[in-house]
Amino acid sequence: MTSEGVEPGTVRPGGRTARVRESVLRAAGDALAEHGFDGLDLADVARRAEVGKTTVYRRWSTPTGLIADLLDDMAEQSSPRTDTGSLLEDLRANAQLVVKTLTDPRQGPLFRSVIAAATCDPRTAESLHRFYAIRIKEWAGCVTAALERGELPAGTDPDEVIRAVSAPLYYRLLVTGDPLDAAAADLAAGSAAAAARAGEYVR
Amino acid sequence: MTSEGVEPGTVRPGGRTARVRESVLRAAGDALAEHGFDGLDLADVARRAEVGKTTVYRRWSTPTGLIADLLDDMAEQSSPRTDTGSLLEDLRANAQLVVKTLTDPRQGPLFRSVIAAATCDPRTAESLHRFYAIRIKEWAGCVTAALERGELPAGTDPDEVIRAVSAPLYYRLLVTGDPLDAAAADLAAGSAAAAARAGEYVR
DNA sequence: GTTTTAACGGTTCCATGGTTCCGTTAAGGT
DNA sequence: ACCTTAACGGAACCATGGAACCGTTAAAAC
Repeated sequence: MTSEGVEPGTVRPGGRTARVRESVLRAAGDALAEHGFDGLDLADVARRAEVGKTTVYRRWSTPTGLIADLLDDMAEQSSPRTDTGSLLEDLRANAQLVVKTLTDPRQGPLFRSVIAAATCDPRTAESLHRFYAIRIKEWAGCVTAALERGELPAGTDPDEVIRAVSAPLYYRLLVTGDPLDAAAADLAAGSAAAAARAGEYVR
Repeated sequence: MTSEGVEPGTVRPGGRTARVRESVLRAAGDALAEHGFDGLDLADVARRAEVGKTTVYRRWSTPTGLIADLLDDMAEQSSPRTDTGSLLEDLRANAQLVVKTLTDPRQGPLFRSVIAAATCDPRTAESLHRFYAIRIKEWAGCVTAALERGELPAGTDPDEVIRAVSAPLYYRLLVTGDPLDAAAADLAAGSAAAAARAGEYVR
């Protein structure tokens, strides 16, 4: 007799199961990018992934559950950061990367969708927070480097500086609708650097 | 013969029609605060508003359509800003108001929901942008006052300073999940003021 | 007050998203 | 190579969200 409470896909995660997960998550990303969060239909995802819709419902049950898993998957693919030797240049590179991502015809709608999903479900929110915690940590390195070069007041919180770069860009994306262009990126990087130099992120 | 393309509620907007709109919008706000964007059920809204569900479907048709109208309604109720005579104090008051709103047990979930809805529908996004454009304009006054007092470099964009206060707070709410407390408010106000003094928002 | 008809609202109806059933396939262990 | 059973997938089924229908109420115009 098998214990009851095991999630499907946990006992035999290899081979077919892994292939199914991969193609379903890719299909989910495509569907989100095309139709947005509220247009996400699990049957449609199953069709795109060439997988039985029963499978999708069984393993992920809800749209937000699927998106949470998608986020966990996205969190594993890390993207490397730049290291120019100047804080402002590094922050600009970061800001430009964020802008490029958020204005990308696939990634932009996708990110909007996963954020929308996270506002609707705690488990998805958790996954989103983990995802960004990782991304932020990856870029915090350029702030610690600047600290070591003496460009910033001692005690400055590296994560907070990186977050300060992203914040105005996501604010534009989600709240005000102001354009996400090169000027916005430079403004975000510049003001984060200025506040950091002023010692606002100490402690 | 009446022309066909007129929206219901536009020809006889008084009396009953207005009462219906009012109670439906209030009910929609309640429902959003309780069940979130994806849990919004128009039939449930109709029940709460003590209105026929046919009416809700006819006048608003979709959840996002209803939310767009709710936002247009919210945009009309303006809240007054403070004027302490110091930029930093005014920005702090603004940041604290935002934090208070976003952590409020009703308003917080409501704002999350309308923002989620705006990511799903262009018309709703437009209403959201209008709403925030108004709110930002209301508070920009304290920056122009600071400019006149010579606290900031000439040419500083007042709206941009106000947006810089809100951005990190909404970023926490929607993206990172970091706490929205008094410390977050002071940090947001402080770094916006620092960047503004450094001339980052000139032009 | 009377008339016209916009707007409301109860009921019925239907399409569609999601569940259940059960047979098939293949992962993991020996 | 073989066995057990986790996981998949097609088909039939069902509940539920949203549309259509039509009689009722009351806003606006006179």
